[in-house]
Amino acid sequence: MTRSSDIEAEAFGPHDHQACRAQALAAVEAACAARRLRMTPARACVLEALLEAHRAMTAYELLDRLREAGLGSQPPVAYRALDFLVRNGFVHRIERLSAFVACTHGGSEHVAVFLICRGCRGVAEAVLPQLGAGLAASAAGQGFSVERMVIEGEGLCARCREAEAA
Amino acid sequence: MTRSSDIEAEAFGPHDHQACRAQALAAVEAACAARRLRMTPARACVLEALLEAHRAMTAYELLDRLREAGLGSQPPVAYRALDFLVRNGFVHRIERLSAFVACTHGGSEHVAVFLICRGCRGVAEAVLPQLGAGLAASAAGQGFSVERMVIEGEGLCARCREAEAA
DNA sequence: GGTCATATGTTACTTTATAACAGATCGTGC
DNA sequence: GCACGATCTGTTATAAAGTAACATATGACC
Repeated sequence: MTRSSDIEAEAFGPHDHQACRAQALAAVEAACAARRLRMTPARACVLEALLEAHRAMTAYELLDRLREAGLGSQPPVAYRALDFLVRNGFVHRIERLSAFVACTHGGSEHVAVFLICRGCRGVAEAVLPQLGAGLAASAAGQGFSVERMVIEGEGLCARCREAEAA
Repeated sequence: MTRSSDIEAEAFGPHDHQACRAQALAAVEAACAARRLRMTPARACVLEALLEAHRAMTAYELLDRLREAGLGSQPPVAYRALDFLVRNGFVHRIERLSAFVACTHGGSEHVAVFLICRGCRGVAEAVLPQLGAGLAASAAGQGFSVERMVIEGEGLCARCREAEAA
């Protein structure tokens, strides 16, 4: 387990991807069991594709996977699976990309910060509890109740910056 | 001039809208003069519609205004005007809504925080310099260079929360 | 007044997302 | 076991958001 109080860009560096995938999958399975959620074939297919890719994928890219797996070929199939996964905190929607990425922080509710590389489309997720809380409190002081927070930084990861310079 | 180190939800409360509009317009005009930018009829129409509405509007809503004004009826007309206004910091894109809102902080580059009311679609903008800088620095520590930062809180303003409770 | 950069007009198209409704399946209580 | 309500799936159709490409026009500057 890495520190989560600072931004980690592991997604952009070498890491034990097999392990991070297995761990995320186990966390989701445990959450489904605990909360009586149904991890159906279509939902599992979408989640696995995202864990495998470790980058943001669009609904239509995911629909291709579903089609290949014989699990449906129309947009609502993908959007419904994504809706379930996002609602339950297993996947995050990246607004900036109109795309989706698997959550690497275990599925409970949390405010996440995303670093999005415009080169490789990789996405690093960090959880900065004090940040979300501070913003929500500041907004509440004005009578505004924040229900959802989107924090996304777009730029270049170290590798892509080198590649672009070359 | 209000404090900009904390979130202001003026957009959701009573304020001198006429003055805030005029002030924003003057700032944009000054910036155009200083930077040799061309404020053409289509661009002005879009900006004025946004200043007038004081809420997020989609590209197609703005295109309707352009059409009414006889300034074009095809999507690229609206998108080009918006591209100019966003590039120059006069308008912000609200990712969460795929929509646009006039900037209330004078057009220079800045990291803005938006509070988006899902009831009335009103948008309050705040500038929290230390926040953007902190995030960028944290990311830079990981070799990631942030070029653009998106911070959006979605929820309910005081008025809409009351209306919903009723 | 030529010319280069910028802005406009238009056609056609891609990508992203949802509404609506019929049918299948699951879990629960009897 | 089976009726039931809730949830999930399959499908058609369409809405909404955004862009590529190319021709034409306008402005700024020498």
